[in-house]
Amino acid sequence: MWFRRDLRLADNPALLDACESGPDGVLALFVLDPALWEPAGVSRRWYLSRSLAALDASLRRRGGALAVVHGDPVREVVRAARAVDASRVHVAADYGPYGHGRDLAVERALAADGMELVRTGSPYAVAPGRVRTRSGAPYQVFTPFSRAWAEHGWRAPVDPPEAARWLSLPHTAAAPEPRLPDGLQLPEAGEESALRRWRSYLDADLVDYDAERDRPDLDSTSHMSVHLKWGEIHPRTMLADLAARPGTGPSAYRRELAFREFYADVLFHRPDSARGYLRPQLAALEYDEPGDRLRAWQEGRTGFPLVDAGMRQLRARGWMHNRVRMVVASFLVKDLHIEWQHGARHFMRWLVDGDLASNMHGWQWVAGSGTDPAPYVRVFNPVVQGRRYDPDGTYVRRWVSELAGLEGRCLHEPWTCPEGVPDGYPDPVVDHRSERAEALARYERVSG
DNA sequence: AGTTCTTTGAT
DNA sequence: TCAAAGAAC
Repeated sequence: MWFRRDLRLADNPALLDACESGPDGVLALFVLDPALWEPAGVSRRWYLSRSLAALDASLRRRGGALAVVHGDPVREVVRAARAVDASRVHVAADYGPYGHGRDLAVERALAADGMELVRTGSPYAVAPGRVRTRSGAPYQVFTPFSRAWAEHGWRAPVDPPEAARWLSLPHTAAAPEPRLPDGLQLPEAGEESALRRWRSYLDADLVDYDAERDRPDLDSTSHMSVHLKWGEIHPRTMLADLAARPGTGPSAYRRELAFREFYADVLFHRPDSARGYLRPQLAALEYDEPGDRLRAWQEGRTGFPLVDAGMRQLRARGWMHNRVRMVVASFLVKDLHIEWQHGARHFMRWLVDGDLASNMHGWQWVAGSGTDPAPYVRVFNPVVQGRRYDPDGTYVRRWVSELAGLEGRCLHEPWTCPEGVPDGYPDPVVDHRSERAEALARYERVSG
């Protein structure tokens, strides 16, 4: 008996090979590993259960089966393998980009039982760890990595065959669907939803991606992060579609996919960077204890409209526009002087697209501990960012109801409004100018 | 994937 | 007087 580990269905050559070549059949196993599942919020658990239900339906239409196993992946995969009288089993597991250790452990355990694990798939277009410098070292910097990644290339997506012969196996129910908090709305799950959204994005907004990607008010980004995260679409599919379209929109979009690959690669080589500092010298930075200010940030009560709008969008949709993620992250670290891990944990609790590599390295980038050589310290000004990227205030008014009636220049700094801060909206928790100076002084102390 | 201060040159 | 460009942080 042999196994393959792969997360994808849509354009998964491993699954297709199996469909086309055997009477032996295939069982897709989705392994929920509690050790890698934390910190997982209700958004992601809800979405995953929906996504698995859709995958199950899709497999059943083709005569296949999905089993979801919980617990220790090594023990559970071996147990499921012994229970199934099939010569081939596909194992789809959310190990994430740094899960190669898990694969090796599963591989060893299967080998002890006379079974072979064949790793064929990756949730990334180029598997983490594959792109190396001439000397075989991992890339440290994004730009050279992205060049090498593009040169390495990716194999083309494959259409699923119409008639696949699958072994019919008993179905194991997916994880129970958690109850969502009131008001939390999440996107539709499943491969079909992912493809539908991607195709409509290609036709509508991709051409303007380069010009509009930083505008949360226009909401013209693709919202594909969640589908990529849960394996409902493969970047190979997206890259092939992008390659067929010239222009700045597609190439800017490809650059963002490259960032996703790069961060997965960094995490693969430095699994410790999921929790700790990528640049150890930054660990000496002086932080304040999280307390009321952390709670104000989490609940969107900082008094800075763009920050509050983003944090409320996160709680209402399990998603936040990327530009706003950078602004709220900078605010937590540079204005409130709270260590980045507190923010990263809150994001992972609420983001439906929460991906360990992208999230942690995004936060490290903001904290100055990332791969970016950052010759200067970046401090976002939430008022300037608001005026620049939400010029009419549409985004803020949509998510901050207290400011819904406010027009004009003071919207992004309501404490300067002639009538004062509107009723029910908080005064700013800090003075940005002085906290910026404080942050720079603290950074000076660790870099000097 | 930043902000702010200064200089410059056109109005 | 002020926008654009450049340097410094």
